[in-house]
Amino acid sequence: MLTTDQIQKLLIQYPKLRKHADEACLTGLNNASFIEIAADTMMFDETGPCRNLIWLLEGSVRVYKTSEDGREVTVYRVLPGDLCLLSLNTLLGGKYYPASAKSETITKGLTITAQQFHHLMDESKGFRSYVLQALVERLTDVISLVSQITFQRLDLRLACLLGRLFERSSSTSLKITHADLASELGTTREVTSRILKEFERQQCITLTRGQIQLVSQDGLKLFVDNDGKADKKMP
Amino acid sequence: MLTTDQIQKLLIQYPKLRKHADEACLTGLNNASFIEIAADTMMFDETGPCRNLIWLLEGSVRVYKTSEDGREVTVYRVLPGDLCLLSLNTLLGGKYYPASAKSETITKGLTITAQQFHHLMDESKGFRSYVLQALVERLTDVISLVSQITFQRLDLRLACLLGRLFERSSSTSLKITHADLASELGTTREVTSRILKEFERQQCITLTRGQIQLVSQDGLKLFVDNDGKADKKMP
DNA sequence: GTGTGTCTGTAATAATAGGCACATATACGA
DNA sequence: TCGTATATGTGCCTATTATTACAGACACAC
Repeated sequence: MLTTDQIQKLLIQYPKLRKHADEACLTGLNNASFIEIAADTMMFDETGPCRNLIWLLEGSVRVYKTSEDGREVTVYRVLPGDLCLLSLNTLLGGKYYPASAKSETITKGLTITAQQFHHLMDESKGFRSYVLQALVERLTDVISLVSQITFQRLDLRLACLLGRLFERSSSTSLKITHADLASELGTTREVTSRILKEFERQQCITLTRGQIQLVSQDGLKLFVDNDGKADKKMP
Repeated sequence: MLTTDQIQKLLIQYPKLRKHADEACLTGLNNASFIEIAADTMMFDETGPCRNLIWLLEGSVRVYKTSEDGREVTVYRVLPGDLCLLSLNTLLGGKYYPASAKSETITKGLTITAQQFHHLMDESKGFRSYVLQALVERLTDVISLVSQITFQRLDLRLACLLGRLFERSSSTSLKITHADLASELGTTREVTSRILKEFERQQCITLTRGQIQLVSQDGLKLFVDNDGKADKKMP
């Protein structure tokens, strides 16, 4: 379904793909279809495209778990260049989708059917190693998440999260609510607000409605390095 | 290095393998070597066998994370029939081993080199799907661990753990110390002791040095189902 | 500018988990 | 049997996180 031109463009745009795109893989891409998903769309357990495998080109998908009382924790995010690996679970005959996934923005991608996936796995060495590497990376990521949740205090985890978010936005301001941050970490809005306020007192950030301004990256880092114990005795 | 006879035996003993052992896979097994690892051996970051991929035949390997102050949390366990998947991280060029792994008993397995691994991945469809499936299963396991750690109280998690352990031992007694249970869950010995004592008061278990006797499986299950709120108001 | 919904701040309190100190208790080898 | 190392029980205190319950602030549609 893709023209040679389109594929050439993709290869230029996504170095990750280029590295793995051998002959067989390119043939496979020929049979892929473009897909576009609106923002805030639940992507799990739906009939339709998500029974297939998606290779994300644009946008982002948040993969998360929910508790009975409505709290959430983000497990990871699927970003451009990534495969929607959990689809593999259903693809390989798993009974259920082990988490929730929701598009955060308008999201575009390539999708291939289960059949095409298996064919690609058989034929393309590049595709194989791509999938394998992605899986192993995710596994190690989630393992390190386990360790962080188990051993690190919330203020620390929040400081790290902010650090990452500022970096990703490559600016000093962040449009996000306290409730969203809470859902990232698996905690509640109030707790998040309190810790953020503390960061503001420490002159690391400034808070306005729906937005966080970075004041001192070093301050935030210091907080992380110091195990959150920066200046706690101060009046 | 394996004789046809030995391979036949393996196929009979491990149905999981049989399902995936096509022609190419069997040829690959021919080049595998037996390996035997003493109990309580650190298996990560060592030179030697663990640069390779191990397919576990006997024993068990605990994969866990440690905190700076010495606490531990078990991420998962490699059991007979499983692949030591995290080796793939180094195998695929990852910089570090993302967790610690230690044999818990005398452990036997088959080991293949990185080269043989790649060869098998290329040649054997069965091997491919085995690896893929194992990886996806691990990923979903660890994701559900994240959710449990984030949302469930310790007494609940401990009750579940005991349930699983009793089941695995297929008996009503368990040889394990409170400290070991703590390391499973990522908490401390004192906390574990206290919760266990509570379970004993609820007549779910009896405690003796180094051993836990199951008294009422239903009681334990009730505890789990009730969200740990069983009889809390009782004097 | 007014109303409405969302977002934030915060105090009081409770629930949960962790840390320390120390008393026992048990196993096991010399 | 005694000594030693390991294992457990527990009181007491602290730390951390969650819950409840509001009040106020802001944004935006009308």
